[in-house]
Order: sequence, then C-alpha cells, then structure tokens
Amino acid sequence: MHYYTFSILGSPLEPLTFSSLDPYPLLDILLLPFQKKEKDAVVLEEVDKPEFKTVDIIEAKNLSFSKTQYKFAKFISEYYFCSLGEAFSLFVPFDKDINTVKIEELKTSNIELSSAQDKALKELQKHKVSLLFGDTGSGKTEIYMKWFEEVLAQDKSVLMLMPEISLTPQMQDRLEEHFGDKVVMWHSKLTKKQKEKALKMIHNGSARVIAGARSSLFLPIKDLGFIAVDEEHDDSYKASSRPRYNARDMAIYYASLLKIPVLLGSATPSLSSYVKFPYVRLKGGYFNQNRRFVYEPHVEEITPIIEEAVTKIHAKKEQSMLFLPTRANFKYMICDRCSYTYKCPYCDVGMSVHKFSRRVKCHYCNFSEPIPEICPECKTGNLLSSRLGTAEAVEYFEEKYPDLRVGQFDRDKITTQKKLKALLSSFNEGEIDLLIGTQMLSKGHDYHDVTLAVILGIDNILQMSDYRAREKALSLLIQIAGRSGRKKDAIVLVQSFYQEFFSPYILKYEEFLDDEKEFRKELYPPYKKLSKLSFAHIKKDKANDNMNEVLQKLYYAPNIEVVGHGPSPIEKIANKFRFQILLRSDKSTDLIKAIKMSKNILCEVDMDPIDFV
DNA sequence: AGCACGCCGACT
DNA sequence: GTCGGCGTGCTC
Repeated sequence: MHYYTFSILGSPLEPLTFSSLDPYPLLDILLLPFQKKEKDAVVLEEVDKPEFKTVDIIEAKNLSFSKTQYKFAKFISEYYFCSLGEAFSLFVPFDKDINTVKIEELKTSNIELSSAQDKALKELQKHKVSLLFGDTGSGKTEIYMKWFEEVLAQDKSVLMLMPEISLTPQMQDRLEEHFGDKVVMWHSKLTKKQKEKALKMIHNGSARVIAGARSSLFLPIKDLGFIAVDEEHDDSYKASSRPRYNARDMAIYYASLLKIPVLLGSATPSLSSYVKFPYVRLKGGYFNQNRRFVYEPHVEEITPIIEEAVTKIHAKKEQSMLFLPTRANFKYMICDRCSYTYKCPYCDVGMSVHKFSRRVKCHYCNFSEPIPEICPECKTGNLLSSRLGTAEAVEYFEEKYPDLRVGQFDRDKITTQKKLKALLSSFNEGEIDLLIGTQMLSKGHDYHDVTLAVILGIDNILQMSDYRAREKALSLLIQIAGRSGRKKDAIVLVQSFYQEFFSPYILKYEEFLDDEKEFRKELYPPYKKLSKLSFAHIKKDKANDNMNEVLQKLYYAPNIEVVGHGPSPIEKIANKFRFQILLRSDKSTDLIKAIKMSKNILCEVDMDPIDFV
C-alpha cells in the first residue's frame, strides 16, 4: 500500500493523506472520495502509513501538473494567502494522453517594422522584463507580433495576456491574420465546446499563439517562450475573488520561473511598471495629430456646449463618442425635502435608477424593487434622480434628436460577445452616429472615424479617495481621447473642474508619472507594499471584534505599519458589515510574515489591493 | 469551503 | 413534543 498527501482541488484545506494500492507519480491528478463526493486531487508526496485510518483513492485521471505549475501554485498560495488546493484549481493540468502533433513551418514574415519599431524591439529584447510605453497607434501590436514570430521560429509558443479579451475581437482578427490557425483565444466567457476545442489545440501543440484574459496564465502550454502583457495598466488584471492575484505580476513571476522574457505594453503604463522596469518610449502614431482639447468646468450633465458639438459633428456626417463612468439612468435618488439618499436595504449603497425596467437596482447585491414614489424617510418629499448614467444620456439624445442614431455601450447592453461584435461593426459601418458608454469604450477597440469624444464625470474618478485616483483619471482620459481622431482632426470635450491638472499632462504622460513619483514616495506603491485585511459578518460587533483581535496581534509584528483600521468605506454589502485594516511595509515578506502570525479564520487578505471599498 | 452536529426558539 | 435557525468544529 502507498500513502500520499493530496491537495484537494478547490478546497481551502491543507493536504490530506489517502492510500492507494498502485504507486503514482507526484503531481498526478487522481479522483478520490472526500465528504461523500468524488473530488480531483493532486499527489504531493509519498508518506509513511499514518496513525489514522485512510481511505483509498478511486482512480487515476492521466492528468498532471508540471513542476513549474507546482512552484507557481505554491507561490500563489503563499503570497495571496490561499490553500495549495485553491491555487491549483486555477490551473488546467497537462493531459498525458494527448501527443504533440507536428505543425507545418511558418510562412516567411510579412510584418514590416518601421526603423523606430525595430530599434524599440531590439532594445526591449535586451531585458528579461521590459516595458513598451507606446502611444495609441504607435504600433505596439506589430512589435509584439514580430517578437512572437521570432519565438515561434525557435519552436516555442507565446502567450499574450490582455484585459477582458471577450471585449477585443479586433485583436483576434489581427493575430489570425498573421498566425492563422496557430492562434487560440482563451477567456472565461468561452462555451464548453469552445473551451474543449481550444484546450485540445493547446494540448496537442497546434496552438502556438495563445491570447487570453488573466486565466490563460494557467494553461498547460508546452515550451512557452515569451509572454506579452498588453494594456498592462489595466485594473482587470487583478482578480476580484480569492485568490486575488494580479495576472500582470504573476506573468512576471511565471516568466522568471521559466527563464523567459516578458514584455509589458501600454500607452499609459502604471507608475509601478514605469518605475520598476526598463522602458522604451514610442511616440507618435495618430495621437499627436490635431486633437483639440476643450474643457468645460461643469458637473456631469449634457450641456448646450455638448449638444451643439454633437449635432455639428452629426451634420458633417461624422461620428461622436460620449463617455460616462456611470451606468443605468441615474446612480442616486435623493429626497428633495429631507435630502435622504434612497438606499439598498442590504447594502450601504444608493439604489440606481433603471427606467427601462422601471425599477431601482443595487449594483452591489443586485436587489431590485419598483421605483419608489415618495421618500420612505420623511414620507412627504419627492425623490429626485442624480448622477447621470449612460442609459439616461442615450434616452436624452434619442428623444431630443430623433434622426441621431445612438448606441449604448455598457455592461447592461453588451451582455454577449455577439452583441459586442454587432455593435462595434455597426458603429464602424457608420450606422451609429453617437456611441455612449462606460469604461468599456476605452478598452482597445479601433473606432475608425470618431471626430468628437465627449468625456463626462471624469472628476468623480479624480476625486476618489484612492492613492491611484490621479493615475486612473488621467490614463482613462488619455485612453478615451485616443479612440478619436484616427483619420481626421478631432475634438475632445472634457467636462471637468480640473483643467489645470489634466491639461499639462494629457500629451505628456511620462511627465505625469515623474511628478507622481514624488507623491507616492515614502507612502504608496511601488515604493511601499500594501495589504488589506477585511472582516465581514452579519453581526456588526462580530466583524468589529474580529478586526480588533487581528489588530492586537499585528501590534507585535516587526517592520510593518497599520495605515488605518475601522469600518470599510461601504460599511455594509449584501447584509454583511465590513471592517478593514490597511497595512504598509517596505517589503512584502514582512507583510506576509505579519499576516501569517496575526490572521484569523474570518480575515480575508488582499495583497497589493487596488480597491479600498 | 462544505457539511454534520448540537443547542435554543417557534409552532403543527 | 418536532422543525429549523445558525454557531462550532472537522474533514484523510
């Protein structure tokens, strides 16, 4: 009889011991009985017969994790505070039954780089981690693809990470144009069939260019030779559920294990990457064409200036885009007599107004109810809507300008990849005159012919109490502006009271980054490491007590600082009261040691947090 | 994380 | 007397 410790996939438990008649190689995946169910588990190590009675495994699966995947999973479990089984469950194992197929030779290159691009590529290739800081339209993608070609020529594969890949069908087109059927796309919205097909190609080695969202980091890619992280500044690289890993950071770690290079790319790189890695600046493209910035100091509202601009552009048969950081019709309902904000009964959040369904909805717990008539607090006042959202802006333009064709581009309207493709193509075919949307608008789509970009509500982002508020607001503004004026001159109309902040930096993002360094030094990443501990419980006292218990223990931990503690900015979500502790240190190792010592069962750890809600 | 066990309040 | 709320503790 053999005895092995197993990590049960998805389980938060430490490894458990099971028995088996047959021997199995380490890191193989087996099926075993656990809590009256059959669970997949990984063989970790062979051990002596334990004191307690063991249970036999059920069967082998002919799947296994690689040694590198093991090291990677171990790192994730230690750095992000989850069990090995939870870390392993991120990964797709290698399939021992599938043999590699021989693939035919690559055609000769048809990627022509400009001399600036060529110079940039050569410089970037000198480093194991490097940053391509290239303006929109400066040709970052060609550089990635040229590098891909070189790696493919050495019989290796490449991985390209992008944020929310389901939103970027255009990148797929460009990759397939060059690499044909060697391209495979991977993201969580693929159907079961599509996933099977993609995995088969990855397993048998016929997929050589794997492009995907953050989860593609965990695919069983043989002979991976290079990783590119596109739009590296994007917040969607950070996972929002446990383990809360950052795929950009993990790409760098994984590449170091594999001893392969990583290239980060962005028009508006994160300050962290800008500070940490050697970079090449690629200017130009269409960004520095005639793009005129006009500022209107105003709170988010459709003003006569905006209407005039939109109708003028429409009269010229050109297209406009309008950005708003808020979906639905309105974000809040406020009483005109007692100024009470109509709140979700389960969360400390205002209810958003959705006129189409005639309901108010909570954007945190999804609770909804009919739009209330009068204020529930004073029972006399009327509830007035405030904070303009995309749906309202769409309605406004549609009603007032019946021949203006308006499109809505947000999470409420774009629910499938099909709808996304349909909307993008009808916009690019000129069947939509004005496209109104949220952050989705800024994410890497090519709009051919936009000559007016209107940006509302950017001040809401700038004023958030977040150490990255300035970086977020400015990069968003630049990214949205970058979607306009690709062929012709364009106007960018920014509704903001902070022209003196935005204006000097808008064409000089590196100047912003250099100034921002001063603000971050001694306080924030990348100079300091942060970690957020959160405590949630139905009973407020319990959550608070739990926080205090951890706080007490943290008092004795060396080389860390408690930046703050107390109720979270949103005190209650989904009927749970929330408390948090923010920690700071020079080194992540000191943070990890302190948290290991102090954390209790109800404490959730978020390393390198990017949201402080 | 799930699931069982067990201890107290509501109720056919 | 039982049903079921959820607090506690265990899982090879």
